[in-house]
Amino acid sequence: MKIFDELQLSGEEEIEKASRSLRAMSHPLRLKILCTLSETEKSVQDIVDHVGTSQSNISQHLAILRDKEIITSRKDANKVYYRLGDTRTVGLINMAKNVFVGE
Amino acid sequence: MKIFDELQLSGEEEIEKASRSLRAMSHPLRLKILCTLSETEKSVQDIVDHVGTSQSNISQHLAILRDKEIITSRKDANKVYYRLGDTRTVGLINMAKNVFVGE
DNA sequence: TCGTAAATTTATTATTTCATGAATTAATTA
DNA sequence: TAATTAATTCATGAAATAATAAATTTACGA
Repeated sequence: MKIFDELQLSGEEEIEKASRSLRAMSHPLRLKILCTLSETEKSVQDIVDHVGTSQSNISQHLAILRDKEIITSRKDANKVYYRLGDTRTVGLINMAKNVFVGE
Repeated sequence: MKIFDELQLSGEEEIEKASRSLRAMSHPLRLKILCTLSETEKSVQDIVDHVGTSQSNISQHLAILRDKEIITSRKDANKVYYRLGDTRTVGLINMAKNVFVGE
């Protein structure tokens, strides 16, 4: 089916890019962070409270997601607030849930 | 928004499951394999020809995808044929492309 | 049965990833 | 200015991944 072919990943760069992004969101803590951010933007400390583990650890995971531009940050005074770079990310997670987790 | 909350990943197990599956499909070679299998089922050798790298390497990646039930296999005489476990996987990949790779 | 092709498995090595804890930077408040 | 809070960075060691090559299994055909 030609139409489907057109839509698919082609070319080394596209594969690599998608692969890196998927890999970035595939870590359990990072997936939790993304779920947490789906509601509203949150400060690092808010995320720590919601997700668990140390602030240092969260900060490193945030850096990975930020680097892939899956989330963006904004600094307000003392705090740094994170939000999803693209709200469709939530849709992607839900779709993954339906395909892989759902029964 | 309650409706959205309901749809999201909740509970440690769901997070872990989705995370493992996403991680499994996030490797460039495995993403290529999934793209290749979106058209039609293929033998291991077919996949090797389409994707590149050694048969041994492909076999190991297939095992990872098989283990997570992202693909299934069928043995016919001498050969083993692989196909997608859930055709919605293609949709998921396309969505990832749209969100992460964009145009 | 012997040899061969297809696929998987195993072992090895190199690389990457992750969590932890200490050190650092930046902004705030006492 | 000193002390405190928020966040990031850096260094370390342990664990997980991935590619290569060699060994093994399975089924087929001469």
